[in-house]
Amino acid sequence: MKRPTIHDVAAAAGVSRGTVSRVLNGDRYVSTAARLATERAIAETGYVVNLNARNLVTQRSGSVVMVLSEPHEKIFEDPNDSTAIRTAIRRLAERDLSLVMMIAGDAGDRERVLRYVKGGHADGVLLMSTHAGDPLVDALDGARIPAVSFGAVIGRENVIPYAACDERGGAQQMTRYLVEQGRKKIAMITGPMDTPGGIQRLEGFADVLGRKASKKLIEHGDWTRLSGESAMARLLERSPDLDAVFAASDVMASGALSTLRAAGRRVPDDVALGGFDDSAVAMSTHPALTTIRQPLAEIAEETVRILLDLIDGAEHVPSVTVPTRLIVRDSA
Amino acid sequence: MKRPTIHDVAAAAGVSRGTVSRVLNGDRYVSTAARLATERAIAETGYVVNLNARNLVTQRSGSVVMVLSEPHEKIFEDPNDSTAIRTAIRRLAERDLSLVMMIAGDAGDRERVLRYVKGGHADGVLLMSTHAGDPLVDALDGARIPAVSFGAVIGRENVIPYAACDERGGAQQMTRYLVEQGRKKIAMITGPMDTPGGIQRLEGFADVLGRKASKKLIEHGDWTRLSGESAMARLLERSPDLDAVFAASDVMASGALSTLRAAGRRVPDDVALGGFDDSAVAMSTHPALTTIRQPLAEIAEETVRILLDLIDGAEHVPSVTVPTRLIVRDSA
DNA sequence: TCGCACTCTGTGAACGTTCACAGACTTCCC
DNA sequence: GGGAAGTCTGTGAACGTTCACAGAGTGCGA
Repeated sequence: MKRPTIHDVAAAAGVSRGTVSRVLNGDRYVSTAARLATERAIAETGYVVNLNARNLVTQRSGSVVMVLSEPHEKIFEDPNDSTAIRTAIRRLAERDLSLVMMIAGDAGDRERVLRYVKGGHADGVLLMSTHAGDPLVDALDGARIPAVSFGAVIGRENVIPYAACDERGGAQQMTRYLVEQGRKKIAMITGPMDTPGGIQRLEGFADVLGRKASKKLIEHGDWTRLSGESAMARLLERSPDLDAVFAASDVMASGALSTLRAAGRRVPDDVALGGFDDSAVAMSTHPALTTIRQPLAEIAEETVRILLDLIDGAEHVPSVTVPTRLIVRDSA
Repeated sequence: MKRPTIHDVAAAAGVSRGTVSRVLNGDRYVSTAARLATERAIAETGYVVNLNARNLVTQRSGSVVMVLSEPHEKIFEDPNDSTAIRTAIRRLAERDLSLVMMIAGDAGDRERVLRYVKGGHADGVLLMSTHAGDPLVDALDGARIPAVSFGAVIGRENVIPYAACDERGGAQQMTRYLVEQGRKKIAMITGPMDTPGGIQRLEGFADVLGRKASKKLIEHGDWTRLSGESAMARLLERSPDLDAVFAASDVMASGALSTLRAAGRRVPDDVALGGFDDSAVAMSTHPALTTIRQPLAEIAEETVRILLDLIDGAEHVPSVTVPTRLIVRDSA
């Protein structure tokens, strides 16, 4: 009735506990006869190792915690993000690590996460959409716990390694494309200026436009559709003659699109519109959005790889940025 | 240097290991003096209980696994789904249970999940978008492991309790609304017929239309945008005079919208279009989609509650369906 | 033939808890 | 004053592993 233990397997196989353990952990120095016998016994008894017992003695936890920062603006925003999570689960599973999800919203949550991790219940931490100035970051660093961020943590780029898309380069791609299309007065709707996407996509925009990027043509949004709508309205009021807009996310672009339509502007004829992310909404607007694709699966792969390297004892693992791609559709 | 154990706390507080344990677990029969002393010692030493040791003796795992079925069509499809996950994490955390994510794609994955769970590494299982006929379901049931599904598991409604929206009722709401708007020839684009949303939304549609729901006006999609496009094209070819379409998801509705536009039909003037889910795309199309809102947060709450009841030893916990709401926008 | 290196196996101890038990000390009632 | 009931505390054993060690067997070269 009870779950079989290593002793039961040993008895069934006619070997000792130690030999079973060796088979389980793939040690060398176990005879083929003994190996076969234990393997059969394991199958017969339906034995599964007790992770609590194992981790108790090995002093490892066998799990990695993924910390979701709250408010939780970007992550999970579109189907691609599920790719990110799935990738993480898969890669971790290959190493027999399980993924535990935690939320870091208020100070209490952060305290909980920190206790959990410092308590040795996780071998590493995967940070998602962590905000600039989040105290968890320094706490993790101070406790010398392997941590990686999915996307850079503003102000702590050298503390927590990360994998991210080339935000700046992507923004350059889009801006350059708009220029090439003959657009003369190009505006931008940025993300919040405490996120890498907010800051670096604006930088890329400015890189290409140089001094032509006047402050008048820049408005800030908060990644939401609504903020895209209102930012577009402000831009239109201030510069009615603009002929292109680069929104730092597809969702904001879709908001901008509504405002443009309401103002009687045709897209792309009167105003060209570019987005960023290549999320699901990019295909559902009319016209479909010309945008910048982030290779999220690849970013996720790299994030996990960095964490595993860190867990394996690497002292310092460099961050990674992967290139983006311009996806031309109908809006620009 | 090493992490403090219960012995260190006991020594620091001048009490015994047993007393510290009692304080930790909130037993009665511990004097205030002893309690205060241990609490101070815990704070001083920065002690955190070792879950492996605790779970080893208590024979519990302290975690719940969320099984994501692959291919992973619907879940995570829109921001609302992050609400579902977050809700689960939160409620579980209140009970000191952590959420472990696993994927059940191929047989190997399922084997892994089963071993993990049967090995006692999880106190319960949360099934996400599990398919009809998934062998994991019966395996879980056979092993008498507490399991709940987020949304019904077709064919196993009486085996695995679930929380879901009232799929059928929601479809009735939408269909009734279209009828009330004076639409005479109403078509439907369903989801896959091995999912509850596929089957039950069609049932609701048929409930309202009765014998007026001819086979000619029904097409099947697979939840994707593309399938919505092509299903719409087939409907249009067969019944060019249709004046309304109910798509079983917003994403498919957005595909249908493209096809309608390409065919020169105005929405809602010529053809009214209804969606389902009230996902992010519903707001980003033009016109914005009239749709049926699923209260995902509430569904998630109920799902977790059922699981906790089961874990607490309840024999049989009834499934829950929560009502949907018609959200009228511009497309119908 | 001896000794050394290599392969293989079993065993005791440890990991850090909880739980059951036993014992000590109060309080209170008869 | 004695006993019962209630409160509080410490201790040994157990949970199921891994690890280090010791010892036994085998093969091979000097």
